[in-house]
Amino acid sequence: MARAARAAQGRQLEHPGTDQIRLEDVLSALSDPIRLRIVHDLSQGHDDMACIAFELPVSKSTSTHHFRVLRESGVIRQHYEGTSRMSRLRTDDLEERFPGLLSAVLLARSMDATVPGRTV
Amino acid sequence: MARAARAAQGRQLEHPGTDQIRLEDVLSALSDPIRLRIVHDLSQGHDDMACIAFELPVSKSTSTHHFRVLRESGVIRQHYEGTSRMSRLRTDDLEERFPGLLSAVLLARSMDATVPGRTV
DNA sequence: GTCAAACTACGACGGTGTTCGTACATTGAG
DNA sequence: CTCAATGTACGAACACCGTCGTAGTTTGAC
Repeated sequence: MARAARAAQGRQLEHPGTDQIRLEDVLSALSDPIRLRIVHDLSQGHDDMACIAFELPVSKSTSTHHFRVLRESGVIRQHYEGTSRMSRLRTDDLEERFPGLLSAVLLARSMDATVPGRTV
Repeated sequence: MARAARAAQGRQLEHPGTDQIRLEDVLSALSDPIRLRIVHDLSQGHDDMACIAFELPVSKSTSTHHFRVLRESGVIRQHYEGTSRMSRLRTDDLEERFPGLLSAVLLARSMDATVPGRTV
């Protein structure tokens, strides 16, 4: 990309406002095992991790896809830091929008013995 | 069907045991607006309703499909009563398996103004 | 037995989701 | 500048999901 265009766009990322987060999008985002694992890892003190640090069992393209689904559904917030894209849970926003939902899902995942591949 | 076979099968319906309910199946089942509406209606004192009583904006075949997804994921329990198939929420089973999850989802739906078609 | 009501099974269709490889963009280090 | 690291965009392949119509099953009423 040309230098002017680079400076102009500044690598912005689209996020829904807290009010725009839709329940069905959140539930759909969380119904995938890989995305559920990402959310779990983020909740376990691994906030602000680069995508590559998750060591997911999928290709880089697929990883990008899952992070985008989580971001566009309002579950995570992402920002650039050098060549890396850092991710963190939108814990407070979700608590305001859908009280108790995220914690219930995370508790549920910890109780579900059928979910493999814990990283913590 | 022959009379003998009818008596033999007795119109059984498959349900997962409480221990077999999987989080991802539940979240996936609840991420559809029509199924979310069914669950909401069932939670609003409309327990033990026949499928047709929901007046869903889809065909009967599609309705059957959605009720089966809810049943096979462990969200509802169904039993025959005459020609009707009665449905009820597995509230206690879900609370035991994934504490707080169902109530959080129902609360979230009531807070989500983007969800149309409330029947109550 | 006959008939209507409630529901299912099946196949089909279009849309969407997940996955990947390849090519490209951006950044920071040397 | 060059290069490696990180990640994206794009298209393709494949499977799955939601929807429907049609035909059939089961039940209860007559």
